[in-house]
Amino acid sequence: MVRVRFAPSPTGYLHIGGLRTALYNYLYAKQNNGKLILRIEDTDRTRLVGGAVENLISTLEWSGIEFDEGPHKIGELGPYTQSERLSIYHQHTLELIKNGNAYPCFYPQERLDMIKQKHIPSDIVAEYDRRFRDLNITESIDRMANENHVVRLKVPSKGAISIYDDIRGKIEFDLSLIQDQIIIKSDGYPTYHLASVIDDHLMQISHVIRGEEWIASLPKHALLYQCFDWELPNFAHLPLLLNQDKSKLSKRQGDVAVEDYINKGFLKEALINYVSLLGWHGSDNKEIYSMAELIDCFSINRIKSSGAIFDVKKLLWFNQQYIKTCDDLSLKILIDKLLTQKWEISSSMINLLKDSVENLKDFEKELEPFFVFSPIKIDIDNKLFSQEIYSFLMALSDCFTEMTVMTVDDFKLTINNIKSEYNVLGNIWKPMRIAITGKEHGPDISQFITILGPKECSERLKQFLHFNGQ
RNA sequence: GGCCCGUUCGUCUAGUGGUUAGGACUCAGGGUUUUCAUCUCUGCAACAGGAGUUCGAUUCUCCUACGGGCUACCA
Repeated sequence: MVRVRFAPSPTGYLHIGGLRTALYNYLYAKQNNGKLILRIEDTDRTRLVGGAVENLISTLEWSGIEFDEGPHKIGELGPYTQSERLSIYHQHTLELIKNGNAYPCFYPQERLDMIKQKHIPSDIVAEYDRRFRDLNITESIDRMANENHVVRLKVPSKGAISIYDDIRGKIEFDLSLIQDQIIIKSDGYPTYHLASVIDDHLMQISHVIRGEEWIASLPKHALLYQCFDWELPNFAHLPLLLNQDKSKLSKRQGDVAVEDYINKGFLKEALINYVSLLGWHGSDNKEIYSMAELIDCFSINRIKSSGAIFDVKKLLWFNQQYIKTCDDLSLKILIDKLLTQKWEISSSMINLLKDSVENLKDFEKELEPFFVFSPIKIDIDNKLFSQEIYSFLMALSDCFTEMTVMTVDDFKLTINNIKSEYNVLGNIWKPMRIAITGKEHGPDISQFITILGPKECSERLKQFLHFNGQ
């Protein structure tokens, strides 16, 4: 049974790298008829952000990644929030202490402050840390009841540990280089290492798929599994998502929160598709993948081991592709949510515009000419606007007043009639566009006029002609 | 500094002991279109370096360089 988890800490928002991690876990679970678990890692009490969990869940829901178990779902191996599992960690820690695999470390706060302030080299600090390592176990446990302490893992001072990673193969670590890691902090909360190992085991996680930044902690985790005499899960450490300068993708250098991209008007399909290809690729040249296709094609052994720069330009291209193929009504619903103006937009407007935008936000300015009009002042010497063009526009305005509805064919017939009647030779398209939309560029003008309707067009033409002294 | 991970066009990537090293984005230039865009065509552009193994290495091994991650009572 495949059981995987996504285990974010609730520090405010869903990171784009987190989205990819969640996605890969989801794909793997779905593909293998397994389960995806959401676990909240909130053991750092100093970094709690209000509403972060709700925000995380709603963003994940937006993306289409569904969980089988989690704080918002029913599950048998919960609770799925680490702060609600304290007794479990304490119980296991006590076991570790009794077995001699961990020990409490009692030093006064002043000593800690001193170490911090004086920048004592870390190897000296480590030396000092071991003072309590071989204290009598019963005595240690007794003192824990009354004294401030942390609990440290007793890391063997020699030997090596070798762990297999599904993406990178065998990785070896020299144990003598690893400090006696703190597993319970002085506030009684576990550190990540302890909590994640216990939870992964108790929640029966079969594959740990997480970011590469955890590789350095792998030996500590593996050691914990050994101490508990638990079987190791499979590990797959995903390559990092990078800034333009190849450093770990961070807030400093652009948007990293999924909600930023939602607000900018990206479709979930585009974000998911783009992010899926950052570190993974099928064996062919296919690039457009639906979620269903991803579930079908995804495989851990095709994940790359090198980092990937997050390139917004390519994401925009994906977004464009998905907008173009999205149906008008669905787009309308999405656009309505993002619109800052109270415009009554129609499906036909969206249909007309959807080839010319890169994100949903762009619709707002493309839509503007439908709702906002101010006539443009034309220079006397503008060659586009000859007297015969003005006459043409006047005649067009008159025709429009007599019409109530109009198709594109009606419109074309109308202008052809006027053209021949007035013997207009010049280019009518550009002047018409400028007169009616007030813009130089825009979507197909025939369709624009048809959607706007003859009445409004006539009104705008009159305003334009009047404004230019005709 | 130490440990660990990595290195194919600017970017995302495919790929193989013998290929004209493929695709996509970007960029440049054509074409289509009543404008912009879409669409389409063409072009630019890569195996980090050095040894070794081999008849032959981008591909296998080692070294170097470079990049990154970790080195917290953060995750």
